[in-house]
Amino acid sequence: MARAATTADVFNAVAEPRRREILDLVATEELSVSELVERLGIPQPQVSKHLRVLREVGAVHVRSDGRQRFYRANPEALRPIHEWVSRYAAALEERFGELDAVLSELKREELGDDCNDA
Amino acid sequence: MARAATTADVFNAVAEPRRREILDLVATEELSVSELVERLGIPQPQVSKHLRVLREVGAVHVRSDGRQRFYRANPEALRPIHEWVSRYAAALEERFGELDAVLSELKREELGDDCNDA
DNA sequence: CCAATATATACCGATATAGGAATATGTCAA
DNA sequence: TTGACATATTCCTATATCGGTATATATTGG
Repeated sequence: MARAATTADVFNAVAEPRRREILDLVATEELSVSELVERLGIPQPQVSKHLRVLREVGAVHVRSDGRQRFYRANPEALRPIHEWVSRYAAALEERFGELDAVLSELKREELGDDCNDA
Repeated sequence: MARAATTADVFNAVAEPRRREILDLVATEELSVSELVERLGIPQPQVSKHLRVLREVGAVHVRSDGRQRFYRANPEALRPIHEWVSRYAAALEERFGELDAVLSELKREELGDDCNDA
Protein backbone atom coordinates (compact mmCIF):
# COMPACT_ATOMS: atom_id res chain seq x y z
CA MET A 1 0.00 0.00 0.00
CA ALA A 2 1.22 3.50 -0.73
CA ARG A 3 0.53 6.61 1.20
CA ALA A 4 -3.02 7.38 2.21
CA ALA A 5 -5.09 9.38 -0.26
CA THR A 6 -5.15 13.12 0.23
CA THR A 7 -8.90 12.80 0.23
CA ALA A 8 -8.79 10.21 2.97
CA ASP A 9 -9.12 12.84 5.66
CA VAL A 10 -8.58 16.52 6.27
CA PHE A 11 -5.14 15.92 7.79
CA ASN A 12 -3.86 14.64 4.47
CA ALA A 13 -5.71 17.33 2.54
CA VAL A 14 -4.07 20.24 4.35
CA ALA A 15 -0.64 18.64 4.43
CA GLU A 16 -0.14 20.32 1.07
CA PRO A 17 1.03 23.93 1.55
CA ARG A 18 -0.84 25.16 -1.54
CA ARG A 19 -4.07 23.87 -0.15
CA ARG A 20 -3.51 25.63 3.15
CA GLU A 21 -2.79 28.75 1.15
CA ILE A 22 -6.05 28.32 -0.76
CA LEU A 23 -7.96 27.80 2.47
CA ASP A 24 -6.42 30.92 3.91
CA LEU A 25 -7.46 32.90 0.84
CA VAL A 26 -11.06 31.79 0.98
CA ALA A 27 -11.25 31.93 4.77
CA THR A 28 -12.61 35.46 4.97
CA GLU A 29 -14.09 35.97 1.52
CA GLU A 30 -15.63 33.98 -1.27
CA LEU A 31 -13.37 33.74 -4.31
CA SER A 32 -13.85 32.44 -7.83
CA VAL A 33 -11.40 29.99 -9.35
CA SER A 34 -10.02 32.71 -11.63
CA GLU A 35 -9.37 34.96 -8.67
CA LEU A 36 -7.57 32.12 -6.92
CA VAL A 37 -5.52 31.41 -10.04
CA GLU A 38 -4.52 35.04 -10.17
CA ARG A 39 -3.56 35.29 -6.51
CA LEU A 40 -1.75 31.96 -6.36
CA GLY A 41 0.10 32.40 -9.62
CA ILE A 42 -0.22 28.74 -10.58
CA PRO A 43 -1.99 27.16 -13.56
CA GLN A 44 -5.77 26.89 -13.40
CA PRO A 45 -5.91 23.06 -13.61
CA GLN A 46 -3.77 22.79 -10.50
CA VAL A 47 -6.03 25.14 -8.64
CA SER A 48 -9.08 23.14 -9.68
CA LYS A 49 -7.41 19.93 -8.59
CA HIS A 50 -6.51 21.33 -5.19
CA LEU A 51 -10.04 22.64 -4.83
CA ARG A 52 -11.36 19.21 -5.64
CA VAL A 53 -9.35 17.68 -2.83
CA LEU A 54 -10.51 20.35 -0.43
CA ARG A 55 -14.09 19.79 -1.57
CA GLU A 56 -13.89 16.06 -1.06
CA VAL A 57 -12.91 16.44 2.57
CA GLY A 58 -15.51 19.15 3.04
CA ALA A 59 -12.97 21.90 3.69
CA VAL A 60 -14.60 24.24 1.17
CA HIS A 61 -18.11 25.02 0.03
CA VAL A 62 -18.97 25.94 -3.54
CA ARG A 63 -21.57 28.26 -4.94
CA SER A 64 -22.23 28.32 -8.66
CA ASP A 65 -23.14 31.56 -10.37
CA GLY A 66 -23.28 31.35 -14.12
CA ARG A 67 -20.03 29.95 -15.33
CA GLN A 68 -18.17 30.97 -12.23
CA ARG A 69 -17.78 28.97 -9.06
CA PHE A 70 -17.19 30.71 -5.80
CA TYR A 71 -15.38 28.89 -3.07
CA ARG A 72 -15.25 29.60 0.63
CA ALA A 73 -13.63 27.79 3.51
CA ASN A 74 -15.65 25.55 5.79
CA PRO A 75 -13.79 25.72 9.12
CA GLU A 76 -16.01 23.00 10.53
CA ALA A 77 -14.05 20.45 8.49
CA LEU A 78 -10.88 21.46 10.35
CA ARG A 79 -12.34 20.48 13.68
CA PRO A 80 -10.58 17.08 13.85
CA ILE A 81 -7.23 18.82 13.43
CA HIS A 82 -8.13 21.47 15.95
CA GLU A 83 -9.24 18.92 18.47
CA TRP A 84 -6.21 16.72 17.98
CA VAL A 85 -3.65 19.47 18.24
CA SER A 86 -5.50 21.08 21.12
CA ARG A 87 -4.54 18.16 23.29
CA TYR A 88 -0.99 19.46 22.90
CA ALA A 89 -1.89 23.12 23.17
CA ALA A 90 -1.74 22.95 26.94
CA ALA A 91 1.82 21.74 26.70
CA LEU A 92 2.62 24.50 24.24
CA GLU A 93 1.27 27.13 26.55
CA GLU A 94 2.90 25.45 29.49
CA ARG A 95 6.17 25.82 27.65
CA PHE A 96 5.49 29.52 27.42
CA GLY A 97 4.97 29.38 31.16
CA GLU A 98 8.28 27.62 31.60
CA LEU A 99 9.93 30.25 29.48
CA ASP A 100 8.42 32.93 31.66
CA ALA A 101 9.72 31.12 34.72
CA VAL A 102 13.20 30.99 33.27
CA LEU A 103 13.09 34.64 32.35
CA SER A 104 11.93 35.58 35.83
CA GLU A 105 14.71 33.49 37.27
CA LEU A 106 17.28 35.20 35.07
CA LYS A 107 15.93 38.60 35.95
CA ARG A 108 16.06 37.80 39.65
CA GLU A 109 19.66 36.63 39.33
CA GLU A 110 20.49 39.74 37.37
CA LEU A 111 19.06 42.03 40.01
CA GLY A 112 21.22 40.46 42.67
CA ASP A 113 22.59 37.01 43.34
CA ASP A 114 23.05 37.67 47.05
CA CYS A 115 19.61 36.29 47.65
CA ASN A 116 20.67 32.65 47.45
CA ASP A 117 19.94 30.98 50.76
CA ALA A 118 21.21 34.02 52.64
CA MET B 1 7.52 16.18 -8.84
CA ALA B 2 5.52 13.86 -6.62
CA ARG B 3 4.06 14.54 -3.25
CA ALA B 4 6.12 16.36 -0.65
CA ALA B 5 8.23 14.26 1.66
CA THR B 6 6.69 13.31 4.98
CA THR B 7 9.80 14.67 6.57
CA ALA B 8 9.37 17.98 4.80
CA ASP B 9 7.27 19.41 7.59
CA VAL B 10 5.22 18.38 10.58
CA PHE B 11 1.95 18.69 8.66
CA ASN B 12 2.97 15.82 6.41
CA ALA B 13 4.42 13.86 9.29
CA VAL B 14 1.21 13.77 11.29
CA ALA B 15 -1.01 13.22 8.27
CA GLU B 16 -0.40 9.54 8.90
CA PRO B 17 -2.86 8.22 11.53
CA ARG B 18 -0.35 5.77 12.96
CA ARG B 19 2.06 8.58 13.65
CA ARG B 20 -0.60 10.58 15.45
CA GLU B 21 -1.34 7.46 17.44
CA ILE B 22 2.32 7.12 18.34
CA LEU B 23 2.50 10.77 19.36
CA ASP B 24 -0.55 10.33 21.53
CA LEU B 25 1.02 7.34 23.22
CA VAL B 26 4.25 9.13 24.05
CA ALA B 27 2.54 12.40 24.88
CA THR B 28 2.25 11.75 28.60
CA GLU B 29 4.88 9.12 29.19
CA GLU B 30 8.18 7.98 27.79
CA LEU B 31 7.89 4.65 25.96
CA SER B 32 10.43 2.25 24.50
CA VAL B 33 10.10 0.97 20.96
CA SER B 34 9.07 -2.46 22.24
CA GLU B 35 6.31 -0.96 24.34
CA LEU B 36 5.10 0.96 21.31
CA VAL B 37 5.20 -2.17 19.18
CA GLU B 38 3.14 -3.97 21.79
CA ARG B 39 0.53 -1.24 22.14
CA LEU B 40 0.24 -0.52 18.43
CA GLY B 41 0.15 -4.15 17.36
CA ILE B 42 2.20 -3.53 14.24
CA PRO B 43 5.63 -4.92 13.25
CA GLN B 44 8.65 -3.35 14.88
CA PRO B 45 10.29 -2.11 11.64
CA GLN B 46 7.20 -0.06 10.87
CA VAL B 47 7.24 1.49 14.29
CA SER B 48 10.90 2.37 13.89
CA LYS B 49 10.20 3.90 10.51
CA HIS B 50 7.36 6.00 11.81
CA LEU B 51 9.53 7.07 14.72
CA ARG B 52 12.22 8.11 12.29
CA VAL B 53 9.81 10.38 10.46
CA LEU B 54 8.62 11.87 13.72
CA ARG B 55 12.21 12.37 14.80
CA GLU B 56 13.16 14.11 11.58
CA VAL B 57 10.50 16.75 12.04
CA GLY B 58 11.38 17.07 15.71
CA ALA B 59 8.06 15.73 16.92
CA VAL B 60 9.72 13.29 19.31
CA HIS B 61 12.78 13.23 21.51
CA VAL B 62 14.83 10.11 22.14
CA ARG B 63 16.74 8.96 25.17
CA SER B 64 19.01 5.96 24.95
CA ASP B 65 19.37 3.63 27.88
CA GLY B 66 21.35 0.51 27.19
CA ARG B 67 19.84 -1.19 24.20
CA GLN B 68 16.51 0.49 24.64
CA ARG B 69 15.42 3.83 23.25
CA PHE B 70 12.75 5.80 24.99
CA TYR B 71 10.67 8.20 22.98
CA ARG B 72 8.55 11.08 24.15
CA ALA B 73 6.54 13.67 22.27
CA ASN B 74 7.87 17.14 21.71
CA PRO B 75 4.72 19.29 21.50
CA GLU B 76 6.79 22.29 20.48
CA ALA B 77 7.12 20.77 17.00
CA LEU B 78 3.34 20.89 16.62
CA ARG B 79 3.26 24.65 17.05
CA PRO B 80 2.99 25.40 13.30
CA ILE B 81 -0.12 23.24 13.10
CA HIS B 82 -1.55 24.74 16.24
CA GLU B 83 -0.97 28.25 14.99
CA TRP B 84 -2.39 27.57 11.56
CA VAL B 85 -5.55 25.88 12.74
CA SER B 86 -6.01 28.41 15.50
CA ARG B 87 -6.81 31.00 12.89
CA TYR B 88 -9.95 28.94 12.25
CA ALA B 89 -10.62 28.18 15.89
CA ALA B 90 -12.61 31.35 16.34
CA ALA B 91 -14.97 30.24 13.60
CA LEU B 92 -15.23 26.82 15.17
CA GLU B 93 -16.10 28.20 18.55
CA GLU B 94 -18.48 30.67 16.95
CA ARG B 95 -20.25 27.68 15.49
CA PHE B 96 -20.54 26.24 18.95
CA GLY B 97 -22.11 29.53 19.90
CA GLU B 98 -24.54 29.24 17.02
CA LEU B 99 -25.37 25.74 18.10
CA ASP B 100 -26.03 26.96 21.61
CA ALA B 101 -28.30 29.63 20.22
CA VAL B 102 -30.25 27.07 18.23
CA LEU B 103 -30.54 24.81 21.25
CA SER B 104 -31.73 27.65 23.43
CA GLU B 105 -34.25 28.56 20.80
CA LEU B 106 -35.52 24.99 20.64
CA LYS B 107 -35.73 24.78 24.39
CA ARG B 108 -37.66 28.02 24.59
CA GLU B 109 -40.09 26.80 21.95
CA GLU B 110 -40.44 23.53 23.81
CA LEU B 111 -41.25 25.25 27.08
CA GLY B 112 -44.03 27.22 25.47
CA ASP B 113 -44.44 28.98 22.16
CA ASP B 114 -46.88 31.49 23.58
CA CYS B 115 -43.98 33.79 24.29
CA ASN B 116 -43.52 34.92 20.72
CA ASP B 117 -43.99 38.66 20.57
CA ALA B 118 -46.92 38.39 22.94
C1' DC C 1 -25.52 27.57 -34.09
C1' DC C 2 -20.80 29.43 -33.10
C1' DA C 3 -17.33 31.59 -30.42
C1' DA C 4 -15.55 32.88 -26.06
C1' DT C 5 -15.17 32.34 -21.21
C1' DA C 6 -14.84 29.65 -16.74
C1' DT C 7 -13.96 25.50 -14.78
C1' DA C 8 -13.20 20.54 -14.47
C1' DT C 9 -11.16 16.35 -15.96
C1' DA C 10 -7.92 13.05 -18.31
C1' DC C 11 -3.44 11.66 -19.43
C1' DC C 12 1.51 11.39 -18.62
C1' DG C 13 5.87 11.23 -15.99
C1' DA C 14 8.52 11.34 -11.89
C1' DT C 15 8.69 10.52 -7.09
C1' DA C 16 7.89 9.49 -2.30
C1' DT C 17 5.76 6.90 0.05
C1' DA C 18 3.78 2.58 3.45
C1' DG C 19 3.89 -2.26 4.24
C1' DG C 20 6.43 -6.70 4.40
C1' DA C 21 10.56 -9.46 4.88
C1' DA C 22 15.26 -9.79 5.64
C1' DT C 23 19.19 -7.99 7.53
C1' DA C 24 22.41 -4.85 9.88
C1' DT C 25 23.81 -2.45 14.08
C1' DG C 26 24.36 -2.01 18.92
C1' DT C 27 24.28 -3.64 23.66
C1' DC C 28 24.21 -6.77 27.46
C1' DA C 29 25.30 -11.39 29.69
C1' DA C 30 27.67 -15.72 30.31
C1' DT D 1 33.71 -14.98 21.94
C1' DT D 2 29.07 -16.37 21.46
C1' DG D 3 24.39 -15.70 21.86
C1' DA D 4 20.27 -13.18 22.89
C1' DC D 5 17.86 -9.02 22.82
C1' DA D 6 16.39 -4.12 21.14
C1' DT D 7 16.29 -1.23 17.46
C1' DA D 8 17.41 0.63 12.88
C1' DT D 9 18.07 0.10 8.05
C1' DT D 10 17.66 -1.91 3.42
C1' DC D 11 15.34 -3.93 -0.46
C1' DC D 12 11.13 -4.70 -2.72
C1' DT D 13 6.44 -3.72 -4.74
C1' DA D 14 2.21 -1.27 -5.38
C1' DT D 15 0.12 2.98 -5.16
C1' DA D 16 -1.24 7.77 -4.79
C1' DT D 17 0.10 11.49 -5.65
C1' DC D 18 1.76 16.56 -7.91
C1' DG D 19 2.99 19.22 -11.90
C1' DG D 20 2.30 20.01 -16.89
C1' DT D 21 -0.34 19.76 -21.06
C1' DA D 22 -4.34 18.88 -23.56
C1' DT D 23 -9.03 18.37 -23.61
C1' DA D 24 -13.89 18.09 -22.04
C1' DT D 25 -17.91 20.35 -19.98
C1' DA D 26 -20.88 24.02 -18.93
C1' DT D 27 -22.56 28.77 -19.65
C1' DT D 28 -23.10 33.19 -21.83
C1' DG D 29 -23.49 36.35 -25.86
C1' DG D 30 -24.21 37.36 -30.90
